[in-house]
Amino acid sequence: MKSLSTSTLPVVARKALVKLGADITVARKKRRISTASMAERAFLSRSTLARIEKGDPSVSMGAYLSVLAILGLAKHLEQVADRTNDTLGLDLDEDRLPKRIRSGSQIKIRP
Amino acid sequence: MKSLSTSTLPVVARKALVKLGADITVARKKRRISTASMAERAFLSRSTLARIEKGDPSVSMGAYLSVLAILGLAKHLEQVADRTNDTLGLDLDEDRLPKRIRSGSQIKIRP
DNA sequence: GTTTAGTGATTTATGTATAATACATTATGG
DNA sequence: CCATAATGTATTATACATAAATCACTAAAC
Repeated sequence: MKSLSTSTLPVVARKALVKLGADITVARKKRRISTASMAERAFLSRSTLARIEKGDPSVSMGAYLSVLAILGLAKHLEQVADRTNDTLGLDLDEDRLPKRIRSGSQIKIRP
Repeated sequence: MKSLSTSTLPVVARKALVKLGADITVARKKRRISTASMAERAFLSRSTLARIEKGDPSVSMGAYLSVLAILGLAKHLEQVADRTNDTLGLDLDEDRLPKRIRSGSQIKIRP
């Protein structure tokens, strides 16, 4: 999604993704893997890998993840929206959340 | 990338992504945002949001990130490949890494 | 200095992700 | 219990991501 990514993606999000790409580049170099080798091992073209390391939002999550997996960093993705990282959710019990969200409804936790 | 994601993506990576999708669902419900509302605010279709919450690797990184941004979790992506999370890089100085990686070369850090 | 090869950029054809729509199901509030 | 609305799933047309190939540049090895 180019139109979405380029214009409507919040600045914080864009920055985070650019940093992720840069970090991937550093991690790859530390392991002494060339772009060609990395692309081959991740089943990607060199062009797509280049976009990833630039932080291009239009690249598929699977492509990013494939690279992260080779670097041994795939597991870190689990932390992103984890309960431990979601401060808002600390007090709420996720098992009792409603299965559907009604638009005009007040906060109703399942009894 | 369907062919890549479906078959060649490592199991750890697939699991991490499925968990991310599930965590996104929980985080959305905790904030009492319906799928329709979330899709609209993230400039996505409801179908794409559904794929995201399932952990579909073929969805663009921008789409995932757009949802995470609304949840206020976009910044957490910066940690994924950060130096602090990349154990292999603790000893190496990233500033002195070579600009290009030669295939048959030995470890040569820029002096 | 010379040679070699890794990287960045660009272009193009094609496979596919995406949005839109419709329909079935069922949780939820009254 | 009933009516309503939220969610899940499937389908299709189209916009776009992707792979492949080429070229220019220059870092790295000798």
